[in-house]
Amino acid sequence: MGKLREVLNDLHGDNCALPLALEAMGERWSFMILRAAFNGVHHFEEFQQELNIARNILSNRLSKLVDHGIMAREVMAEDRRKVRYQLTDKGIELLPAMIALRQWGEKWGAGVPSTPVLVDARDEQPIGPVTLTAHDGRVIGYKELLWKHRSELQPLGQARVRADNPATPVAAE
Amino acid sequence: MGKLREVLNDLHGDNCALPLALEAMGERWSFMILRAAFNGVHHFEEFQQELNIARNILSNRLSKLVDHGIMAREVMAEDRRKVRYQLTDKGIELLPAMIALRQWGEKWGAGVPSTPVLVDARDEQPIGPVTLTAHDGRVIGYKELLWKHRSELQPLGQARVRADNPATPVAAE
DNA sequence: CGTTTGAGTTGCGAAATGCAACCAAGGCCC
DNA sequence: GGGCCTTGGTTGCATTTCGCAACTCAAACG
Repeated sequence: MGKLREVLNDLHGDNCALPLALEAMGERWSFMILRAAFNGVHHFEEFQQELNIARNILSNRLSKLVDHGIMAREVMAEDRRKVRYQLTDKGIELLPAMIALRQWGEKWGAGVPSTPVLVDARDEQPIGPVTLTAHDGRVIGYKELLWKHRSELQPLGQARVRADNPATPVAAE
Repeated sequence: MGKLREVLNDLHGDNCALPLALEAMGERWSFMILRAAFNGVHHFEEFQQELNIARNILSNRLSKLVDHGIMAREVMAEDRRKVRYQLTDKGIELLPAMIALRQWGEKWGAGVPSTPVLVDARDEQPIGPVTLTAHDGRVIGYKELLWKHRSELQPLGQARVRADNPATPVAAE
């Protein structure tokens, strides 16, 4: 009983980075813009025509992405009308999240085959599914996972097996 | 909202399941509700109080999540006032996307240590970062990746065999 | 010069969101 | 069976965001 309460308190308190991520990427067109950026789109008019998004919304979204450090805005030297929007490292690191979403949509949507596809440059084979992994890289399924409060974490190397099964909300089924 | 769906069709001949995923999860509170659900929240009032979301919006979001097959709605037998919202398999498979987002927020946000943390049930060690992997499970960085159209994919001299984890359903990508 | 192009802004109606109050069926208690 | 609480909503209305079309404005082009 106390366990669930704790978790709920943590939920209410702001110790989750998810709202932070959603503040940057939770708006309607943010992920679509990001996807276009990953596909080599760099300019306002390109985004606009590719996504068919309202110009004022695009303007606003791009500004916010820049504000959040996800894209960099640079007025081009050789033609100062042009502005180049470029993914930053921070933006590039959203790729796993985006691909995870896309793969989920692909699996559960109406069999839409997404294009283009991300491939390993080495052998040009498509990448595998985005999964959760243990600290050693083993793929872990949902049923092998528990939610733990930070204070309950064990130092590495001490594999502790509990006899009592703590009421972890997520372990159900 | 039909707007994003339209984009599916006229994306310069490109298709992508991302809009499909965003149609289900792209709205304001969807990921927060999902997170609460993963943390053991099952009832309307629990969601409402923990997320501090307007009741009509919560009602609408839960309905949509149910419509999209992400959550199941069940009137409880022992107390028929109560309704239990439960993640479906489809909903559970959003976990990698959600964790990827959260880890990104954790890394790039103001050092927020998220709690609770997902741990491997075996050794109670926190899970690793969500990454992109080659078809054989090797972790791949962004610079080792290429975007390829489906038509350009190597017919594949060496047969691509998924000898790795059969526990995780293979999403085509 | 005038024209075109790139990257936006402005104005306005439509839709989504948030807030507070209200509602109604089911259970609880005597 | 009649009050009264609980649970899971709905309704009405104000505020915010979205989408569309038209407009601006500086920089290049010719």
